[in-house]
Amino acid sequence: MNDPEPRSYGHFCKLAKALEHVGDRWALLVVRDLMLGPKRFTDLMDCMAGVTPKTLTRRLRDLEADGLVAPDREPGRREVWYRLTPAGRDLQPVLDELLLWGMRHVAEQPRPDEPIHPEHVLHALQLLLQRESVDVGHVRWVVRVPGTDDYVLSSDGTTWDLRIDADSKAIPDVTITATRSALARFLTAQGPRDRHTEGIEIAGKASAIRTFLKAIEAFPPSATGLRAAHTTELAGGSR
Amino acid sequence: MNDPEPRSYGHFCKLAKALEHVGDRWALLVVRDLMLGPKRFTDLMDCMAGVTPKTLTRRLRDLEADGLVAPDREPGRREVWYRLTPAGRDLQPVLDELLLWGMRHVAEQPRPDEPIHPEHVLHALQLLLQRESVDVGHVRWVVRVPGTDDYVLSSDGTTWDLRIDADSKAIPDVTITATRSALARFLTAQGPRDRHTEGIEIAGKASAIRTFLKAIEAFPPSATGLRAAHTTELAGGSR
DNA sequence: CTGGATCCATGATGATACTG
DNA sequence: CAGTATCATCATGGATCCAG
Repeated sequence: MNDPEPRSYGHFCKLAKALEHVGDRWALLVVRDLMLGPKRFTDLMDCMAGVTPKTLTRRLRDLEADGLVAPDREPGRREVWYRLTPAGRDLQPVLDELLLWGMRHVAEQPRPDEPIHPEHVLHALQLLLQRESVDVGHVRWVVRVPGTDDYVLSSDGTTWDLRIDADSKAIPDVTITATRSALARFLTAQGPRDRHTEGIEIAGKASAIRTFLKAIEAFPPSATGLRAAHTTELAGGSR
Repeated sequence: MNDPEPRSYGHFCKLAKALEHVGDRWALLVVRDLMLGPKRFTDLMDCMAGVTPKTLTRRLRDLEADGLVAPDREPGRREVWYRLTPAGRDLQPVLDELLLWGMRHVAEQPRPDEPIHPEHVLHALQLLLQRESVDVGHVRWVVRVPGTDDYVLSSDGTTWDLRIDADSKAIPDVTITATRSALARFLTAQGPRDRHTEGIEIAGKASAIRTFLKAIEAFPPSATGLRAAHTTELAGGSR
């Protein structure tokens, strides 16, 4: 007669409890898109193409109630900036493992009409460089895509870091300027890249550009490359 | 007109693609419960308390179509044994991170009527011992709960392993016999444990039992205790 | 008994339009 | 900019039934 938690699994299992918080549709994508920093409602609507405002509102309220997301509302300002709480930011390892799994096992080619967001592509690249321990010393690459923020992907030789380019004062080793689709084509191309791909402009010292091109050869991973001995039984089937 | 992938997110992002495969309700719980080995439909119905046969069937078919689960149907045998494919087994890191996140951040106390399955509790224990690098040398503990399989939790000093006890020939250092609820109470109790808890019987050499009790002191983790391990992954999220 | 299928109710999500 | 309102659709839950 009591139905206190209709959406709960009711399992004595912290994994099930975790899924009660982040298992709803769109929930982890909200966390993904807030991982690089706070965003407004409409920023999220843009990143998460296809979500309806009703669903996004519902997700944000749920995540807020669960303590993963917090809104910053300042009086006298229309915008609401949503940011991750520490608990939300702590989902990073989960997102990383899911993304790595997707890179390993999702064979489906992207559809031509899929909206491309540089931060998604760049996060995949950053994570792979980190996981593969690609070491090219201390580098700083800036990616500039018209219509979005600039991004800086950098490494100190040990850790790879991706962030929105706030302090443009630091001089990058390489600056990549590209349209969204050109960036996606360039980074996800198989095999060696043509330095002069259409829609891409790469600026910097010749040696730094060579380092950049060499480093990103690891991306995207071949299905067998990221973790050996995976006889892929994946039927890329649509249903 | 055409709506080829109605449940797809349509994002150019492998993380979103991954969620299209494992983001449906119950999907990751199916994977969780197949992680220790193949199970029949009714075994899964038992482990995943609360799922309806219709939903479980749907999940199994979807996971099968996506190449994560495969059914073993042998002619002349009634049972269907569902097992993970390599791609499904490769979700282990995702499940682990989700479980760790749940142990860190889900404060809700279990409800008294939640069905308890030893393998869920023991998986949490095994994962924590592994993550915390608890080293008590070469040990082999058997957990015996009436009404379920026996489980063996063992370590070679480096790696912790949990499996269903198939080869009962190997002699355990410690044998824990308990009811489901007593096991859950005992393992998830805060602070030092009483060796003579009601419903629990611990057998073995006194030294081995002391080792066991000492090792499991790390469980369950305090919210702050587990955090330090993987904060190497880009701690700064603010811009 | 296992491994489902069927019917129905309901809640979650999607599409579209509109508002403070 | 940040949502609401309304309506339609789909996925899930509850209960029951059925075939090998």
